[in-house]
Amino acid sequence: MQPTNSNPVPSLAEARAQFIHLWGVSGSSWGVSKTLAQVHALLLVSPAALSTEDIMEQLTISRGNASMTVRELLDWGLVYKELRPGERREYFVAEKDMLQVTRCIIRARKRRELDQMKRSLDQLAALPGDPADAEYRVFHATLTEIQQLATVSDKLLTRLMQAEKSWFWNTFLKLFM
Amino acid sequence: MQPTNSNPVPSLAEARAQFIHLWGVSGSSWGVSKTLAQVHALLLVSPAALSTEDIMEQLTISRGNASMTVRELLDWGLVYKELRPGERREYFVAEKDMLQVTRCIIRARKRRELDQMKRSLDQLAALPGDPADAEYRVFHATLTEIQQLATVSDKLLTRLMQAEKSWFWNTFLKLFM
DNA sequence: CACAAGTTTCAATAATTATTGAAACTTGTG
DNA sequence: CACAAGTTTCAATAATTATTGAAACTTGTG
Repeated sequence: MQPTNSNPVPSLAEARAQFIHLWGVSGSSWGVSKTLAQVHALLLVSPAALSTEDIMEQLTISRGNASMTVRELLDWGLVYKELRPGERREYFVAEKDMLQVTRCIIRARKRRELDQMKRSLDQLAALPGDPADAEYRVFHATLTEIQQLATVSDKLLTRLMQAEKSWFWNTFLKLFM
Repeated sequence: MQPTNSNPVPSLAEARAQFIHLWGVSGSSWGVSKTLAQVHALLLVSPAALSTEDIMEQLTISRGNASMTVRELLDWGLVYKELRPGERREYFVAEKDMLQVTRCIIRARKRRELDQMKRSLDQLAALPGDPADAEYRVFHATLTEIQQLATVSDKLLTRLMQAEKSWFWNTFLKLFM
């Protein structure tokens, strides 16, 4: 990578670096750590599998950080281990099918943001009260609406996760847009 | 609020406090500040409009924090000003229609998370390259897929934002679930 | 215009979250 | 079992983000 070249057409290496940076920024606006997003981006644009060592080097992050981040990506299902016979070192490849990637991300975010909330809401909504009391009425109405909404969102997301490629691109897209 | 009562049925005040707490926690897992979510929750369950003073007091936050948070909620469109003739002080009410609330939230998050990203992607995807090069092929394929996905998400979200109450609850929900 | 009653701004600080890096651990091999 | 080649953990630290609170500002009224 020679950033000294101020050519109007950036080199592939520059473009890749920009993509990794972009994905990192987007990641933060999303609630995942910048590093997680960057490691993911790096693996997405790497044709070959990379080792922890490669990742550390290319993103200049510490070994600990690389190790934990890769583990989290494996956890999300966004990255696979690739073991090479006779080698001790582990290599990692990203899931390249973006529909699959989307499913993983929806699944993880739904679990983190929605499912947890639904549980708490159910408890609160069960609270009995005096319907003559304005405070109670507003509280109860708000809670009920939020619950309904959470239920619909849940169903929508679940449906999207199950979506087949064909359904997603054809039925869904063409019928509804 | 007397938290000394260990009655199995919590009082309304306790339930409201729990709700505000819950919304605050959910808010953080979402990427908005805890305070923002809590002020929103407080206003959602308050039948009457509240002043900055009321909010500061009920959530024990500073004046500056309350002021900035309320301004941000106005910005999102989640809260309205209520001016009372002859009074200097400003009061605030939350938008109570949760479908409307959802629209506001989708709009804000889409702007923050998606639109920004699309702009950067378009730039990167325009990059020409050598199709014989594996690095380039993988890079280009990934970018194209992400762009398609971003476009579909954009359309889906836009559609959801325009959704009428009836469409949302009937057509959409019943046809697709 | 001076004052009262409020609101907003923003530098300093507190709280939270991410990262490092060295030590502990794991695992395959002679 | 000792060692080499790796991986993981986690306390300390750095970086980031949210909050405070006092000073500056705004606005309506006598």
